[in-house]
Amino acid sequence: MHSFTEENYLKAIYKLQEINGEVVATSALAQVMGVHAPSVTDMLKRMAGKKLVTYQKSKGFKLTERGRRVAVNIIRNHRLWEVFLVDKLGYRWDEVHELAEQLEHIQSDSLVNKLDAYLGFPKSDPHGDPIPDANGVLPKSKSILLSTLKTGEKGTFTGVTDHTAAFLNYLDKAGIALGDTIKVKEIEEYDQTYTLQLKGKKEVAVSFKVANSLLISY
Amino acid sequence: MHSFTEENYLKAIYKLQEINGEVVATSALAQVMGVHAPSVTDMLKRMAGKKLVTYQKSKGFKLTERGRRVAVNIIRNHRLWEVFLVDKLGYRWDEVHELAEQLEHIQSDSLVNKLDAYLGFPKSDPHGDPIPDANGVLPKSKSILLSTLKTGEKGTFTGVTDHTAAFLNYLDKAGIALGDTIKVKEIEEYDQTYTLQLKGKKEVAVSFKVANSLLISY
DNA sequence: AATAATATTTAGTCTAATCTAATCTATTTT
DNA sequence: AAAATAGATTAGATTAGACTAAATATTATT
Repeated sequence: MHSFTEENYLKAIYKLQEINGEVVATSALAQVMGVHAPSVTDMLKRMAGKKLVTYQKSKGFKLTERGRRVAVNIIRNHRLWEVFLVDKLGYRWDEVHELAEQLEHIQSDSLVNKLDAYLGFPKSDPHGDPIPDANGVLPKSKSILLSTLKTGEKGTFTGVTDHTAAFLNYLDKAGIALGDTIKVKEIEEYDQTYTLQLKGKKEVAVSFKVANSLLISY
Repeated sequence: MHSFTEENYLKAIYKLQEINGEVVATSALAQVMGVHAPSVTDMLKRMAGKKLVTYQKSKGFKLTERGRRVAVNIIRNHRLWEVFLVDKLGYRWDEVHELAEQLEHIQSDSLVNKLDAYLGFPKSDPHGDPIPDANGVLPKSKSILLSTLKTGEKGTFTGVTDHTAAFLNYLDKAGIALGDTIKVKEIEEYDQTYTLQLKGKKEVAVSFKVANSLLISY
């Protein structure tokens, strides 16, 4: 149907649109795709021909509805495979990204739907990211960054914005796990160190950088 | 590491070597790969450069040890994924080939080994084909075609030589399943129809074409 | 508004994997 | 052994996806 490369472009555009709003720049996409700008221009012109993106010379581009559907489906595949790798095969949450990057391109609606059922229709992947349903609908999560909480406020830790293995390992070591109830006990004015009270358990002090990568729901 | 295309060529060469003996012809490979002969010559020259096959102009080619290792590993992947699809996701044995053709190219020793363990280290796939171990060693099966049995002889049905969905569906409909004990009750001289006695169960009459696609062990 | 800096596109190459048409090599058949 | 046929290779072209260097557009700064 679509080449792996096309699918990866679509996914990257989707994610950039989510963060930066509507229109995506050539250079931004080149950066995340790890290619040079002219390759992006080339590719995007081809993809515009296939009605996957709209393209206006030097004005950037965005997904068409068709492009969005493909992108969301790949994200669905990716996240369901991550659940499989962690829940069934026993991988750690910091190990599964690269494998899921491969598995997400397997072409078969039947397969991903059976996998979904086999996993018990999970709502989110091992990093807390929401899993779109078979119709491409993403459960709207209204989570906020821990760094926006004030002293005394609390919530449930439901996701991360930094998906690197280094950060995930840090959380493991610090004993902070998805689903934990977290209360902000103190914020040090001088360097914005957050002292967190973990449900019943111990206290942990984390830097602003960390507090700014944790997603909280309540 | 290797492109999907290279991997598919290696697999095809491996299978042709198994059937036809040592050396593989350009045209035979072109046929099973669904490409034209010059494409094969081109590709094989590139692959010879990578020491995956040996190549002598107009004399055919065969796998190097390195090529064989890659090919066997892909077959291992393919067959383990087939077991997963049938045992865990509930696919029928006639549905899994195309999906496994995609899944076999996922690059990760760790993944396939964990999958192997998760499936309980199966010895054969849903069609009875043996699964190579992590070192590329294939369990030697000493099975024979049902069509070589004489009246009164029996054995266990352990594999097929025809993997088409049409044939597999036929077996389902006829009530012949992997693992069944089968005894040849009668062979009609005139048209070589085999009357089979299935363990305890009923009798079935099958054509020579069918008897010639069933593998029997004892 | 003019210049400088940054971002984007065009033009021309490259590689992997394919194709067709033409040629060459090997194997049969007479 | 010569001719006919089948099979394999070479030559030249094509497509997707990438590159570098050069040219153009856009945005920011004075």
